[in-house]
Parts: sequence; structure tokens; C-alpha cells
Amino acid sequence: MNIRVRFAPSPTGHLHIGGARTALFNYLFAKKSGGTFILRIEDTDELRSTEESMNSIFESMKWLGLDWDEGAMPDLAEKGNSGPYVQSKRQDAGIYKKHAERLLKEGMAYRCYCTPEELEDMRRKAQLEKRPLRYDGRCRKLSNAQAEDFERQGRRPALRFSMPQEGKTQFVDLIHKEMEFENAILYDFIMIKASGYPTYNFACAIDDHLMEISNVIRGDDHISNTPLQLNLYNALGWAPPDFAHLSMILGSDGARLSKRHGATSVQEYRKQGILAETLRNYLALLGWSTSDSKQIFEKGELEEKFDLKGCQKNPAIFDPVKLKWMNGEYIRKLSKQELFLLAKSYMVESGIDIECQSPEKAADIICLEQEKYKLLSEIPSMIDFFFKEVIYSRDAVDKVFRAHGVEVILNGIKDKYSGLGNFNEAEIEAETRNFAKSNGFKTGQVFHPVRVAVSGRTEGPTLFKMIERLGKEQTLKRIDKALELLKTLV
RNA sequence: GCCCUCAUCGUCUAGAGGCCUAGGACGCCGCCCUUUCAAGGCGGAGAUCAGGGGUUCGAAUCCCCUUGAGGGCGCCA
Repeated sequence: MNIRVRFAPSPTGHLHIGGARTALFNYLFAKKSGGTFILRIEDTDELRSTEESMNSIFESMKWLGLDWDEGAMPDLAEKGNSGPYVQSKRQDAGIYKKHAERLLKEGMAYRCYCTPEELEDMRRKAQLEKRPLRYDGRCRKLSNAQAEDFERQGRRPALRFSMPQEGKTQFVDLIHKEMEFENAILYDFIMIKASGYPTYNFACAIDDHLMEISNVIRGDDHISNTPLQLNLYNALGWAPPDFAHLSMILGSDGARLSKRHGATSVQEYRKQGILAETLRNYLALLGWSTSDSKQIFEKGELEEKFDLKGCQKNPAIFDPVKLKWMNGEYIRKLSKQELFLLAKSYMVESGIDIECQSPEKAADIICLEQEKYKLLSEIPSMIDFFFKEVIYSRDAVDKVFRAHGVEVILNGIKDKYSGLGNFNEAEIEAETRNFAKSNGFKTGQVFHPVRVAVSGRTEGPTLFKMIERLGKEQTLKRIDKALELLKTLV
């Protein structure tokens, strides 16, 4: 059998972490088995769906490298032979109506004239009487006269599926194994809303069948929808796909991941400077693992190793700290050129005039601190002093410049550096050490003030590499500036 | 309230009856390296496997109950 899987987001916002994880698992499952990965847009919520969200989802998917073989594409284009892949277009094509009418004709669906208010009352009453909150099926046996009466009142009916009231619905979930539901607790869900739009449970099942989806891999929150959809398949005489329900992703407090836990969309993490590779790797490990608990995967390795068998049944808490650690790992693996290209936009964004150095020089400077970066967004603040006027941090001044002998040291170093013909790392280091030794200073005693004088801070790249990159002119200028500052200290 | 699901270090997890005195990773602590901050190396603390009953010669692993957590019960998806 051909493996065909789909990711079916509804365009009501940006692609969030949970959705991205579902998309990734579907993608990996397809790649692993040489199957087809399909992107379907479920925009049957006519009030909340937006084209903007749809495009944002496309963009996040592309960025994550989750390229789909079939489905909706940007600019209203489509790819594949099972289209359209946007449900509103399928609705326009009459696809849902056709199958709904067949069920209606065969007596497996019925018109429901209940108003939202009536349904709300029904639920309230059930709540009060401690009964299950499901629809009581009152419109199932409406007489023609009653129906006509409602029609005359101007009520537009919704179409409900007639759920079997006895027996059980069973299926084998690829992750959870055997699942069983009493049909009596299932309910007559709405297939077609009064507006004519299909509901999720209806459109989803119809499309999965028509698109020949072999495996439905989705979040745990859909478990209770599965028996509903299974009964629909059954009524239609269709063979259902296999199901696999992924555990949820929770926030640090164990509650469902939401805004108050911090960034929740792929886009936000991208902005922070998480690499796409990092996010893929991290997300893959939320609810899935290999038997050796491998953490970092090489390019293409996830596609090769992914397996539904390694999926966890229990929910996973999203850990931003581990994400950051992993991002550092991936940043360290970047080539100089890759890092430079990635960092560039963050530099420009934070107002650094990157053009004041040659691209080679700028790349060189950025890579000086490569092993320290955890987020691309923190790069500018770590190396900005190479590109603009030095600013002495309060902290550094208090900690270093107030020590004895700083003035003597800076003056001495200034002299030494001025006389240097070859202003390179080795020469600078030799000269600096030499100065310390011949004047009876400990190396640290000299290094620290020099560091603060040229960079304005106590932490940074290897001192002599840093000074070489700064250049003779800048270095001397900054030592002078530090000397001026010293005079103002009391 | 009803239904469903889940339960191993703080967190992500390995574990499919004896290999478990429970392994790895993040984080934390210490040491080494070192001019700083990182990175790296080495080491450490951290889980009576939610609790209680069974089954078995033997259970983290199988069964039952309890508890806790999550999900669903929408003309949302």
C-alpha cells in the first residue's frame, strides 16, 4: 500500500509549536517510508480562517524544510491530483454536499432545526442533571409536518449524522494500541452547518478518504473524534485509514502550551534566532526517541530513523532551556560563511553598520564568538563594540578600572602597542606579556584593564584576537578614551 | 457531571519479566583547561520507577483499584 499522510492545519493563526510537531512527524513518516506528504488547508471555519494565516503557515513550513509533495501552495496554486486541497474550494466544488446528501437519502443522516440557544439550554440542563452533555437526538424523528413548520419559520437546518446507538467502535491506534468506545456515548455530530459549510469531523473524513490517506497522524486531542469519523467511514462503506495519535505538548506548568508560557509559534522562534534544524531536532524529540536516546541528529538522519514505535504516549513539557542548548550545538556546527549570512540580518536589525567592515572582516569578527552563541538574536549585543564606539559598562569600570596601577598599565601598554610594526595576534600577545613581566605585574592584572579599555566589558573573545581585529588605530584610540575616563573616577 | 487517554530523575527520555545497585540528554554542583565569558574534558548530586493490592521463583515492565494530570463532550478545528 502506498503511504500517504497529510498535515491539515486550519488557517486561524500562525503555525504553532504543536502543529509544527504534527507536521514534522507526518513529514518524517512519509520520508521514512518513501510515501507522499500532503498539505491540506482546513478552512471550514468561515469566521476565523484568513488567507494571511494560510500564507504564514506556508512560510513556516518552508522555513522548517517540511516540503510537501501535494497540496495547497502559495498564491492559490495547487500541486497534485487529489485537489483542490483547500476545503473551502472543495466545498465550492460540491464535494461535501454530495456525500452528505447520499447519507441523508440512505437515512444515515437527518436535518436538525435546533437553534444554538436550544442546544445551549440542552447542555445546561444536562449539566445540572449530571447527565452527559451530548445532543439528545430530538430532531432524529421529526415528522415532515414539523420540518415544514420549522422551514416556514425561516429556520435553516444543519445536517446531523445518525450515530449507531448500540455496540462498540474499536480501532487499533498505532501508538496507543487497542481503543474502544461505546457507541451509546457517541453523539449525532453535525456534518453540514446551516451555513452550508461542512464541520471538521465530516470534511476531514471525506477528504482523508478521497485523498487516499493511508495514515492519519494527529494530536491526542483528536482521539475522541476518531470513533465519530470511524462510524462515518462505516456508513459510507469506506475503509478507514490507520490512526496514530501523538501526545500533546504542554507548558512548563503542565498546562496546555499557550501564550503565557512564552513563544508558541514557529515564527517567533525563528525571530529569536533558533535555527530551523534545531527546531526540527528538538521537536522530533518531544514525544519520540531512539532506543539509545540520541540527541543530535545529522542532516537526513531523522528521516532515516523516525519510527512511530518510538513515540511516547504521555504528554511532553516544552523546555525552552534545552532548545537553547541545542541551538548552540547547531550554531557551532555552522561554517563561517553560513553563520555570517544568518547573523547579518540580526546585525542590521539592531542598527549595526555592518558595511563599515569588509564582508570578510565582518564574518571573521562574528565567528570569533561562534562557540558562545545560543540564539542568533543575541549576536549583535555580543560583538557590537567592533563596529561602533566603545561604551564602558558601569560594571566593568567598577570592577576593573578602580584597581591600583591601571593608569600606569594602560599608558605602558599604549606605548608598547604604538611601537608595534606588525599588529597581529602573536606580536600583541608577546608584547603584552613582556610588559607585564618587566614591570612586575601579573598577566591578569594587565589583561583585564586592557580588555575593558578596548571593549568596554569584562567578557569577550580572546584578548589578542580581539585587539588584532580592532586594529592598531582603534585600539590606541580606545586606550586613550579609557585613560580619559580614569581621570573622572574618584 | 459523563467519556477517553496517560503516569520512570526538576525536564525530555531508555526500558517491552531476570542484563536495573534503573542508562542517556538538558539543567544544577565541583574540578581541569584558561586573561574573561563561553566551549570542551572529567566527576557528582538527582528516580524507594505516582500510591496500594495482586500474578510470578522473580515486576519499572503483566492485571486490578486509588490518586494525579491531560484531552473530549461546539452549527471550533
